[in-house]
Amino acid sequence: MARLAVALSGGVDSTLAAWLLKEAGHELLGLTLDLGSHSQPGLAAAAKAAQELGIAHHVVDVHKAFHNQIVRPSLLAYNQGLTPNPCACCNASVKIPFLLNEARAHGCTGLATGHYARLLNSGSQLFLAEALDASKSQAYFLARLNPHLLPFLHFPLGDKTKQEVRAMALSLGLSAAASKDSQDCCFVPPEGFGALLQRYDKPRPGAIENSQGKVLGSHEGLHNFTVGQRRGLGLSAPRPLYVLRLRAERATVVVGHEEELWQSLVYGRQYLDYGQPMNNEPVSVRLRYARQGIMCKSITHKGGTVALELQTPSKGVAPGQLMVFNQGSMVTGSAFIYRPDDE
RNA sequence: UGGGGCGUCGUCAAGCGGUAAGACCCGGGUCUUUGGAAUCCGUAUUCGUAGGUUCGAAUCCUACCGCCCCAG
Repeated sequence: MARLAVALSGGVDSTLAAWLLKEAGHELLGLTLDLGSHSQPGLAAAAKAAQELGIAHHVVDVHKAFHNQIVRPSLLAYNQGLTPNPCACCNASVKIPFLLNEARAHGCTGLATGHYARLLNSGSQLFLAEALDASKSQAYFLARLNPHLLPFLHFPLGDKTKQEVRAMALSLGLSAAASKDSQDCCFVPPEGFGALLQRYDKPRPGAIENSQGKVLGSHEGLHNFTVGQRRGLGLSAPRPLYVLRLRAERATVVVGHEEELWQSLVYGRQYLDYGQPMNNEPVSVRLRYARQGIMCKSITHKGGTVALELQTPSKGVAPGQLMVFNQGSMVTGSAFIYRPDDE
């Protein structure tokens, strides 16, 4: 059996993925990323998991790349009124590439991770695809991967449910079985990222206005808001107010009622094309993680941008977030949401 | 001190004689490998105080207390 690298975070998913591969007879090398400041507990958990599995383990220090390519740009994006997608960017430009490089340097033929996603063939082409358990699928966060990397990846959990994984880990007595699901952005400290932001830029306070331009109040920093947000505005009104959009130039937060949040026209840029599968499924788009795809009425490509008309309006579409296109379970492309009139 | 206005949940606030809306904040739950995001539930037996009118008052009347504005 081929020598394979497996990404070990110390959590239940990656540990069980490794176990499954080992059971299948692979010779494994566990790899863990050191992302910098809050990663010590994870490193220890990963080392323990490797020890329990009886596999070799290396730590790869990528804190510089992580910081320069993910942390800093994300914080700056927040300050520009965008809502970045650090996890998707991290998978594509830090996690997977660095792990795969390290894997190759150790003579491994590929890299396995504990993501809930699949790789499916259509015609002669390999596609990234949603996990069998669509509700837990993480293909969304992998949809910025360079398609040339797909043939070297393995997702052993793609046909498992989270429940199965946890139950197996528990019955095997793996200590990772008790680990909590990770959640929230991994680099945000408990105090919030306001403090982190101070290191690169200043918070940008400004006015809170309604869509007619009437000033209703003020806020402490644009980075505290995202489109669709309700809490944190501190304004009392006859009906709840939501953030409709963030105007970067003057750091203005525009608010309005829930019904003003729905939209059918959505624009994306930096389109990444994954190709055309053989199935004839209609194209749907996910405008955020943990939401079902929405059918597209029309899709217009122009340069690297894409203009969509949705069949059913969507609420709280936030510029900066990733849009991921599907045909059936196959991922066919992705782009970053933007508003043409913001330019 | 005269004249006017106002006192309803921690905050903003509806109510205008028929038995306390709503929002914010806060607390708790759900969701979540992006969004200090979303979502759900909870939160004043009581309306500045004391009397009075009424079957019934936060709503009307009287007094007192407090705050604000205009005069001076």
